[in-house]
Amino acid sequence: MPQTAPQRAAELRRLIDDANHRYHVLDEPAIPDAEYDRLLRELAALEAADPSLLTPDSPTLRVGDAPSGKFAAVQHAVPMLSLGNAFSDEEVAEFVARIVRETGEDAPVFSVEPKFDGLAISLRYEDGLFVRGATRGDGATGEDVTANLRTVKAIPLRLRDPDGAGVPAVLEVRGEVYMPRAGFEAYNAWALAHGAKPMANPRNGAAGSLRQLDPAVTAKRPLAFFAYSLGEVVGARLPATHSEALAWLRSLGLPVSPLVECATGLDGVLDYYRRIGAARDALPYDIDGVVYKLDSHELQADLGFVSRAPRWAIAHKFPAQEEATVVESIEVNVGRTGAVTPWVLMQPVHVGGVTVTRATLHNADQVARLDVRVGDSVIVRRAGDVIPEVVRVIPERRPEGTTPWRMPERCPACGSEIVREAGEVVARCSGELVCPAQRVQGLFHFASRRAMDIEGLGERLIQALVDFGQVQSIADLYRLGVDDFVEMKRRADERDGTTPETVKAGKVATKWAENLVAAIERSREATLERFLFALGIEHVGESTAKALAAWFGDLDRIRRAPWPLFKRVPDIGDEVARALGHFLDQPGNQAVIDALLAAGVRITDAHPPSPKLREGLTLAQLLADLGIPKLTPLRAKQLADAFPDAATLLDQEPHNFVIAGLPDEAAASIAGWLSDDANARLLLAAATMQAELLAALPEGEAAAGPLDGVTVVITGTLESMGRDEAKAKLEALGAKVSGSVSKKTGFLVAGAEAGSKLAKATELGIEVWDEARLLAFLEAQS
DNA sequence: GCACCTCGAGTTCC
DNA sequence: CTCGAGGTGC
Repeated sequence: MPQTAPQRAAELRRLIDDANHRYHVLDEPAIPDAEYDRLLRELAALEAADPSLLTPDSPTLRVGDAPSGKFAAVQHAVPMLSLGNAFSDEEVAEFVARIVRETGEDAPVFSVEPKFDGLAISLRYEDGLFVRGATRGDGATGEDVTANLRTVKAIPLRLRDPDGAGVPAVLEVRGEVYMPRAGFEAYNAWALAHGAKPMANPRNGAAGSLRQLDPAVTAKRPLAFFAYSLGEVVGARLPATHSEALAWLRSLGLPVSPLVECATGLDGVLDYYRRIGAARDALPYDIDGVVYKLDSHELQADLGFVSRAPRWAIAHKFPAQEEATVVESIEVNVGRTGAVTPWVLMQPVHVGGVTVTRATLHNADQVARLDVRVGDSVIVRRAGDVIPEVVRVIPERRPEGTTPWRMPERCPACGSEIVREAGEVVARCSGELVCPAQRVQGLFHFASRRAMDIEGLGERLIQALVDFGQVQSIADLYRLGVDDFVEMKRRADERDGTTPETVKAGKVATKWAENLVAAIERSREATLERFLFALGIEHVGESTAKALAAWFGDLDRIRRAPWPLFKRVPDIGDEVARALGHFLDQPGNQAVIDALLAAGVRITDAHPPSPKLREGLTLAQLLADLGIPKLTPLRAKQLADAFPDAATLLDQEPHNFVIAGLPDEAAASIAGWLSDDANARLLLAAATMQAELLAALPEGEAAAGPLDGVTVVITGTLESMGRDEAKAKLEALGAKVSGSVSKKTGFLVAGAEAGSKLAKATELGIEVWDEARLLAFLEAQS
């Protein structure tokens, strides 16, 4: 009896679905690809002829819906977790020991699985039907990529019900979408042949494919999926263990990695780590480690969470991938401070997912330690999985006739002598003001986001401005107009032989230059700390600039302050104070500041000096800060008690210092020091400035902030605000926000994807706040 | 004088 | 992220 169209459509769906399941879940393909395609086309034809036959779980939908425009936000019913990381056996041992300690289980059982290098997603099934899929996002909110996920054949559009017991009313499945290596390579071969952009690595390929606005594009990408955990479940009894949950998922038709096992205790998980590590290269997909999850759900619940990471699971990462390549040349860069940094140019090599061609060698000592020479084969890895680094050379592959590398004697940019101070590690170009490389870097720093934040003023344009003599100092930037920038870019393009598209089309684009001029205009309004940081004074980074601004409050006072006064600011000592003084002593630098002010740069947040300065504004403190030999703080105090002010002190005969209680040699030392005119002037100038600061101090005490004296560290990604914003808010309450966790850290604010800092805080027993706690705290303070 | 924190500076790739 | 070195407390 011939089938009706609805019957045939149902049968086709079953056949196609079955083929998918066998291929992706059971890993035993049953029908040839051509046969599969034929079934799919037949079903599509039936559905086209009679749209009522089209069901929401039809495999024909996998070809992709119409482009959606953008992705909607999806709240995860149960947050998607991140995992703590372990990079060594010792860290794993600590993890296991903690679990043994806290659960009382001598030999805890773990469910162990590879850590797939793809994109974490969540799939939602309602009454067995795939209704929504979302990216992980920040863990709480992801992006709706349902249409794209529908095209992934490994993802069932309808759950199976193997024993007829029914499927859960709601099932959220978490897992990883990844791109198999074979598919990745095939795609790149195709891309190369068709002029499309090849993918950097399978992981980026998977991520990029899922973020396609047009699902039809995603449908053509070779994506696959493994499920590894549960989210929200309604209408089913949860298995007691994670391994049983995975078996259940597999029975519902979801692909679960065949490499999942159970392992007992530390020995068990480490054995698994080594076996998977050995098999890693032979796997058809990339993995970057293995994951250990305490198997018992009951024990998991006992252990709970730290921030967003469960305390019952950990990712044991493989060591950073290392690769060999050949050194083509060793070059040097000249930085803003004149520091000459050697780096290697290498033949391109794939390491940890990206192509690497250069790596820094830091300094001459490092080059000597490694003994890197041009022509050497070297091992490269990505430190912390990001920054390329030369690990060592392969001595047996060294060609004949190489010689050790030597620091050039002259600066490649200006020809000045390169000098290395005794005891210093860095070599510096002595060209200072004449060196174009230092000038370019100084300008680049001035314009950088954390300084004056001039968007669009990139290194290449700055290089052209300097090379063609348009800009000598940072103040010159404020004289340039749209035409100047357009002309500079034209000449730079001409010189470098790069012709932009717009010129080929016969037009000259000026919009970017207008934006740039507007950005420069905006930068005329600056806070004192940004301005000080932007000047690029040696040893004055963001943090020091902020402290200086907070304590002195006013640019004019800082410009005129003799250097010993800078030591009143916490964390500024002799070296930094003298560097500041040296900078301000240069007439050229003062002229640049004058020129900036004349160009309309305005400090928007001038304020009186900090009341916290008050107790330091004494003659005793000043004498102690001057660095007079043999004058200890105690002796400085004796002098200050004996003489009312600096002028009186200068009038004294040496024996009066002895009368004041100083030992002979200290008295002689200070008398000798004061007899130098320059020293006497410094003392008087500093005393005068102290008086000026005292007079400018506001009445009363500094307002006490709730976080005064508390050091806070922020890590991970916050969803409600940027890190900078959180930092500013905490600082407004008196906290000191620092970058590294130590014993002194008051508490750590941990956002999503917190890494080593969270681990360190846990190790040190430092209080950890999640974002909700931070928000609640900020709310309570406002 | 030493140990321990921090900060500054330079850096890679997409 | 890493290294070097400045600042500070013991």
